[in-house]
Amino acid sequence: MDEVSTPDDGANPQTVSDDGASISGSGLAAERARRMERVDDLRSSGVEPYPYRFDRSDELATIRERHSSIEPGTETDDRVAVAGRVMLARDSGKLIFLTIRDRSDEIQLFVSKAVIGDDGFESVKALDLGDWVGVSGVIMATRKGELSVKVDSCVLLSKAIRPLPDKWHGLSDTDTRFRQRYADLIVNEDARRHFEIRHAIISSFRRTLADEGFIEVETPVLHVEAGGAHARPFVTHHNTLDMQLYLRIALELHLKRLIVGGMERVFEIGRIFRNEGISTRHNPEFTMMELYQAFADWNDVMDITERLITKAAQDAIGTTVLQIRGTSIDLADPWPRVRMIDAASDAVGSEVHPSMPREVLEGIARSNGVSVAPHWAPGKIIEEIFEAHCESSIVRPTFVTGHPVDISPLARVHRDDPYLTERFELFVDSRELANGYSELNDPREQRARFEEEQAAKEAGDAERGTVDEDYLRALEYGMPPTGGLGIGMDRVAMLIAGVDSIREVVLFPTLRPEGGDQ
RNA sequence: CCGCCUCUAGCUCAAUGGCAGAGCAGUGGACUCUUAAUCCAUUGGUUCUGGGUUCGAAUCCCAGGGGGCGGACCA
Repeated sequence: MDEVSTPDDGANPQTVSDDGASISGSGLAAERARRMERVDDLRSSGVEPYPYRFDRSDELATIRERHSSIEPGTETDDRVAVAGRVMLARDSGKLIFLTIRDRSDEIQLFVSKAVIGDDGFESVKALDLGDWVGVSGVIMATRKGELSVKVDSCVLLSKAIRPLPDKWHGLSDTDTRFRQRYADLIVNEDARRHFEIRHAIISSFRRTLADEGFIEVETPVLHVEAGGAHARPFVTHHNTLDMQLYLRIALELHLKRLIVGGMERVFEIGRIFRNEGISTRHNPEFTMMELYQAFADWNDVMDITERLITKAAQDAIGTTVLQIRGTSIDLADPWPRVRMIDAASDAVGSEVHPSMPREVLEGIARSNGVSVAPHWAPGKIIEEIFEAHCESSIVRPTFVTGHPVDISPLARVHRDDPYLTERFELFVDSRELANGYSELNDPREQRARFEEEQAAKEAGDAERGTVDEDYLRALEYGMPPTGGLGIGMDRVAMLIAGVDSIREVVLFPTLRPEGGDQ
């Protein structure tokens, strides 16, 4: 960006005099001009402000671990070379204390003019907050006991041209935090922690799944038809094929093709895209983990859901106990299972069931403040009652089970009730985290369900699906009984990190583009 | 798409109709055990943008823009 910036962005003529000797003023432009001049000065004195590499002996956390019992006022013979960003500086005449930080930790640099020499001391003095440095020296502890590197050489690894945000308050403007995530990560400990937790969760999932014999696969993002969920897709275009394509809204249909192919246990952790609203719980692109297990049913899948998430919490934050809305909840406790029709019935005070006449259900819905669209089938009305009256009161992890057939076109009919499916959704803290079912594998029934979807779509329900002929062809080869699961990884990360907005666990959330040059 | 809130120095925030300020960062100076170092001095503003009301607008009004929250939409 800076390369194409306007002349007054940074190098304001008022801030650099013709002889280059003095810089007046302050503000961002003057600050950048001053630092850029420092880069030029270094180059003209033969020092490269952006060198190619640095040999580091240790990460900072390793050093802190190695010297956890160092006595105040002692010097060791442990010689190290470390690198990091200058976060704080305390200059007291012929001593300078710098705090640098790398990925693992922070450490204090003890820079004595007597040790590093006059020239070295001047170059350390000329460092700015934000610069990257590599130093070598021995490990010591100050009189107050602060673990430090007694620096005898210091090289600039990268000059920062732009000043850091406030060293104490950090960045709090959410707009800036999300647009300039790099700055957020530099100055906000919480931001770094949230993404460490997210990584730990995903890595824990991969380990658990590998241990249970699942194979990780990758399936297409570009779809000819966006199937596997009810959602509006993003539309794109392929030039050579000259055809409209959709970004995937689910992983489901390709993964089940692999079960047909005999892979037995597969999973994918991948980005999916839904062209819908943005909120604290929704980002247009988000990460879904889906798995499919041959010979399993929905009960097996609920069990693995509990294992995955409980283990992830343990791995990411060291405990399975979460604070949700002020309540301690232990994920290791069994998760309650409640039928959707029972929850909805309790909420409205009278039995609801998808076998009931549509008009009766519509009446119950309306008298409970739930408006009903003309094209909704009975099961859809029940789901709406559930969402309006039950969803928000769920705090602890709860499996809501037995969704009506008409809202579950890919799930298998319940073995004891032809109006319901063997499907569940996991809710925690009012948010849907997961969805799974015994997979429908009868190709003729699947065709009939697809045709109902298509008919509903043609009748004006834009989110409904279409008939996926290739998927039906796959099913005709025979898919073993299969349990399937989808987990919203972003929402699991929110839960375990204890944050209320999905933007706290998505590095670069979708935002409107910025207007002017920053 | 609708409602409410918000936008002031690089960052964090004051100023509520009457001279646009502080802390941090920056600059100059002092200091060989500081750690949000301290002390002295000091630079820095399109108060988001455009209109309007007023003797006078950061402040009030209108329109627009960004963001947040809630709703709508939406597994």
